[in-house]
Amino acid sequence: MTDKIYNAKDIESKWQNRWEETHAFKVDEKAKGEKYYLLEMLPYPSGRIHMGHVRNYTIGDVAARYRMMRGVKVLHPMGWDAFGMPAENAAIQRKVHPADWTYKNIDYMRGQMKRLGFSYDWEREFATCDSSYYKWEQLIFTRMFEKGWVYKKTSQINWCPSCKTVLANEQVSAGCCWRCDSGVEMKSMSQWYFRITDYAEELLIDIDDKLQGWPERVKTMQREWIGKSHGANIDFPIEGSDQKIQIFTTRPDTLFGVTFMSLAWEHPLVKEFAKKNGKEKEVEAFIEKSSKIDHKARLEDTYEKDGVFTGAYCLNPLTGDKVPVYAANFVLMEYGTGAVMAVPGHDQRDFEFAKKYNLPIKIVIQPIDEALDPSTMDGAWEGAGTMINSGEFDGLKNKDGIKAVSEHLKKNKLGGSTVTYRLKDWCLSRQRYWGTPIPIIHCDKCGAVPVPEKELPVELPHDVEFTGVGGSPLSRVASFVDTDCPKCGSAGKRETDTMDTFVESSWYMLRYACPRYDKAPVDPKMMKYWLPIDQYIGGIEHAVGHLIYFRYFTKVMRDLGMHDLDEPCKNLMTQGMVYKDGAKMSKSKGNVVDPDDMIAKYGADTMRLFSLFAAPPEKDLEWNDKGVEGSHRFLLRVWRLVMDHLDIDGETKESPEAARWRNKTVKKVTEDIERFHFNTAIAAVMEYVNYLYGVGVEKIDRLAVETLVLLISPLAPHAAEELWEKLGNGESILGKSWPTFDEAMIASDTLTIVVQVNGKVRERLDIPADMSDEDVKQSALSNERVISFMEGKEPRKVIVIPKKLVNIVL
RNA sequence: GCCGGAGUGGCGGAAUGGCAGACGCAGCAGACUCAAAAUCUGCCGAGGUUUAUCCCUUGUGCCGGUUCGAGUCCGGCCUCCGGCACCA
Repeated sequence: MTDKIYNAKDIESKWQNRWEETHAFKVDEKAKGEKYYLLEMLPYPSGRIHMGHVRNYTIGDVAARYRMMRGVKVLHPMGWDAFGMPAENAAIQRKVHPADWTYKNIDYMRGQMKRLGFSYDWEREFATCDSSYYKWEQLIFTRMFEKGWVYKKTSQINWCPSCKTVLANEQVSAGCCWRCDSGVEMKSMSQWYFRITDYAEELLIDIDDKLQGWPERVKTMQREWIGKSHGANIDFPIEGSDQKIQIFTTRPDTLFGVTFMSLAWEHPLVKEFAKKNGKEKEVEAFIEKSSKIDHKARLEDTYEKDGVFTGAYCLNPLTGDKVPVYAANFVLMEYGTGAVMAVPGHDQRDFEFAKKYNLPIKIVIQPIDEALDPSTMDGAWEGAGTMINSGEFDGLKNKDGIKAVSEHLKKNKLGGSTVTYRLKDWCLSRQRYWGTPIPIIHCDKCGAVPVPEKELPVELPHDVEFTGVGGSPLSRVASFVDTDCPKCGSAGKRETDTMDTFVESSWYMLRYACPRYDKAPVDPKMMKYWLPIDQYIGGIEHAVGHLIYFRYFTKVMRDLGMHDLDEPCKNLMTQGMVYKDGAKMSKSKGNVVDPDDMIAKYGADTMRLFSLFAAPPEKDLEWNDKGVEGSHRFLLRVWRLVMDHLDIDGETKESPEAARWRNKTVKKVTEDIERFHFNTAIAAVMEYVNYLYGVGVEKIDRLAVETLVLLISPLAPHAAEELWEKLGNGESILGKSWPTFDEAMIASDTLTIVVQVNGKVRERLDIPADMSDEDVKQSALSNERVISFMEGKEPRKVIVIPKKLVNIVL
């Protein structure tokens, strides 16, 4: 009987077709039941699905199918994060148009996903490179522009020489480009920025208030990335001028210990001072040298710390002391005010700098049990202590001094408490073709003018030459560039940079609530219905990039009046990476396992089972070909067991033991799926199968077999559907409800109690479940083996844990 | 340097403070077979003692502590992984 053989290929395509024909995963807001929005991070359509995708999407699929079986309305969409560099590189190298390359990849990968049996509502699919999608992104941009939430400025920026485009801070990892790993250079360029720093405080506060369902690890990373620090701004008057230098410090208590001032080389006052004081030559040389320190060298600390005297002096606002102003290469223009008051007695960097340039060291914080002497110190004292040499503040604990000095400054209009964030504005422009065009027209008279809504989308022109050199490809397309100013009608030029692709993924989760809505980016009604995301699943690598951006965009769109949601996602799960032979799968290492090969060899269900069983979702997974075979073997075991029982009638002849096993297994699998412990859920089903084989073929009833099939259906949906049908059930298993369990039936008549003597297990007693604790204690104490281990001693204490254990302490 | 997370058999991994190693992989032995594969059964941390399938000791990175009882809680280290890092 060929029918008895498990033929994954035929079964899987049969059910995939069936699901498609019946629109099995189409979700209808009008149907009954509670809603659940399950989203996995979109893939980039690189050409083929890889094992990381398989794992990510299988985890999501189990969660989705399980809830569907519980009668929950699950919104489970899929689409494509489709703009990006690889498409453009393909165009440069192989003369394929990025659009053709991308849509072809999408078609192939959609097919792969269907062959994996994922329960997506394909009717909601979109690609972010569809102009019907990015049109709305352009609208959001213009609205932000009108509010002043996006702006253009010239500054030092990360530049990837290989990708030939600028990068956001979040796209630089260890000084290298996130995409191609080239060393990132610093360049001064005029770029577009989102004013994300305006939201720094809300992004920070909401981590604690609204992200209870997020992993602590991700939340910590976001807090650090935002990097709030409390301190004070202090104005230092410049000698012989009305100007002031404003500095930021977290240690206003050390203000009396300032002996010099350090400015970043880019600080506007540096050149001014040099000119005024005839120091241009030295300062220019210093700027030239400092500007060459790239991101990587800064991180690795491979450059020498140095500085140059600018010739200027400023005055300590409290003491009136005259202090020299230096430019120093370790001061960052992007943090605080780009200027630092130097306190060598109490800051290690300033200490080293002072030693190198022979600057005075002044002690203003005295530790409790040690007298500091500037002439013998070999490092700064950065710890706590009592303020000295600080005028009216002498004697204060320095912790109190921070507040006291700040208040004093404020009262005298010399500065005051402030907070600073490490988070910087998001540089969004890219000098590439394959991205959303920035909808701005530059006009000589009107400046930067947003494209009016009725003219959106600004579509990417198709006929473009891809050379890989010479700036934005769009800048060479005259028919795109030349246009009229929407405001005054005179000749204008279109912006030719495109948006960072992280912009598309910053709001797609909202669009899925209403993917075809044509009046605005989102339909507030549908948004209110589906959002926030109940469960989001993706890689940990997006902890500070995408996962901050999509929170930011949600808040921006809220403040533009498009909806009223504060946070896009309630629960986040970050899955581990897939490894093989101890290394991340990659073509260059030659350790890639292709999902297509696995489907051809074992079928999708086997691959799904293995990727769920081999490790808990949040941990890294080591691919193991033998393990895959083990998962396949398990599926065959289930298949055979069910096939041997197709004809059993519905009469229940379930023994108490069989009932216990069934209820226990349902309970365990249900609870484990709820908490994403799929590996132990599968282990529980395996145990159940082992039990059923153990009791013998003739003793198994229909209830057991059907329960088994239902339990595996979120995990191995194709095999489950086929077995369900073969068992004579007409409708799809999808319409069938998840099995329930009865706690009372899990309880057994007898229990095994562990008896310990001095904490060591010495005996196991089988007792009736309803035996009293006192009786349990007595039967333990009268047990022969137990007595022999008591060595004739009287127990000092006997601990009885009901239904579990007796510990006799001698 | 700072902040997280982890460390359990040959391997992946299980264990609300209560029998450490579920389940699987690999391995070993056996059954079936002419044989092999598949399948099924048993064993499978280390050491010792018996070799009856009994039993004992020891064992969850290291050192202490709390507890009748610690893989689990607390303190101090070590190692690995991740994040941040001249942030004033």
